[in-house]
Amino acid sequence: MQLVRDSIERYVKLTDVEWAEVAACWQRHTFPKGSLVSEAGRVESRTYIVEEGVQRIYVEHDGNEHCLGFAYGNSWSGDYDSFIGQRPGRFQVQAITDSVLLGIDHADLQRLYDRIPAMDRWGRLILEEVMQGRATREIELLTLSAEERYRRLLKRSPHLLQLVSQKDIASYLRMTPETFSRLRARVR
Amino acid sequence: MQLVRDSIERYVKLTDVEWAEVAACWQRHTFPKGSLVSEAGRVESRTYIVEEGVQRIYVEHDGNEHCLGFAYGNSWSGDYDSFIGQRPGRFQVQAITDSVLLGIDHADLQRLYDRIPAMDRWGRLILEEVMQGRATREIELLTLSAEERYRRLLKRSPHLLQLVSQKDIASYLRMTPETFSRLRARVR
DNA sequence: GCGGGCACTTGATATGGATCAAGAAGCGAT
DNA sequence: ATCGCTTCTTGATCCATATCAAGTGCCCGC
Repeated sequence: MQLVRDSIERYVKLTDVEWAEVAACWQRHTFPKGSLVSEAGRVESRTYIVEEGVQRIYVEHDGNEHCLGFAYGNSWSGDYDSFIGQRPGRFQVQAITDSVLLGIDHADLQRLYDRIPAMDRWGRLILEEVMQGRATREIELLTLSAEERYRRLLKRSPHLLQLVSQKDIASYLRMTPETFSRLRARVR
Repeated sequence: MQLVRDSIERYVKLTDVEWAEVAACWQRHTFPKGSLVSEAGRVESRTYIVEEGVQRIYVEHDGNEHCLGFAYGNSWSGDYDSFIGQRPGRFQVQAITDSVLLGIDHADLQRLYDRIPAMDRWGRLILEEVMQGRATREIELLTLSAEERYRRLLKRSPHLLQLVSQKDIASYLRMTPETFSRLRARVR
């Protein structure tokens, strides 16, 4: 659970007693490649931190899948939207590789929020950071052409190309696999 | 400042003493129609709750404006992205009508967070709610055609058509004013 | 109350990226 | 190793929406 401790202590300080209480709430879960971490229509009972593996988050609509993002390397995973509101999820989260996630139950997290004020602050700061990432992505989708979005990804996250299939990246960049393939051939 | 009190007490309870401290941090600001609440490139020192008026938030890129949303009636206003990170803003926020906003300074808010634990919780809950709205919008932009986005707006927020120009709504719905105009003629 | 400039409409044309199609290459399961 | 899937590529064609263009009306400032 060292990962969880690091993630929390980046933002707030906990006493050892508090930390023990927090640690007791987290559990390790494994998801084989291809399995669903979160399923549309189901209320997500947990939120996760990625210990190992890669997952993708996407929406299904008319038989098409639209990829919203990927989770890996200490980032958050799971359908946070469903988790927060405790209502049936609209997203799916799928393990792209065998994955090990550290998860906490919604009820347990609420209890921690109630018992340890610093956890509220942690939650706030995490969300502030997430919001900033969203803003950046929103701006890019809004203002950039397909080719510019591809170039931007190449520059900012070239490692993604190693982790995920091109079709998923294409979807994440809001284009078809064909367009993505042509860009790869054409750009650089 | 009743608006502020309501907004906070929807989420957490404060003692009268705490409330007095919070209230002292908020100030009323007026923005004449057309003026900028937040300006790209500037660090936003305040965040606002709308007491009166309508504002639009948008990005400029290559001389084009892309509208991300509107603020009115007790909702949040100002460049929250710049405010949170205290870095130069990428958005602009403009008063569409004469506006009265209740604002709090970044330093003051941090002080409240430090002195009143309930405020951290309030911040967290606010952000959780904002995130859910964003998720909904993201899904709609992802999965719906221009016509479907228009129909969805008609159903969910018909009042917007009274508050804002068609060209801003068109931009918000990710289409040109021409496309929007044609949809209006064609749909229903 | 006049004039200039937006906002909106409507039509013609252009285009970025999607869709359809077919083949090649990689890979997991048996 | 072989079969069957899925991914990736490449080409041809299509289409939703943008762009360009011109005209109308109306609102706001002087």
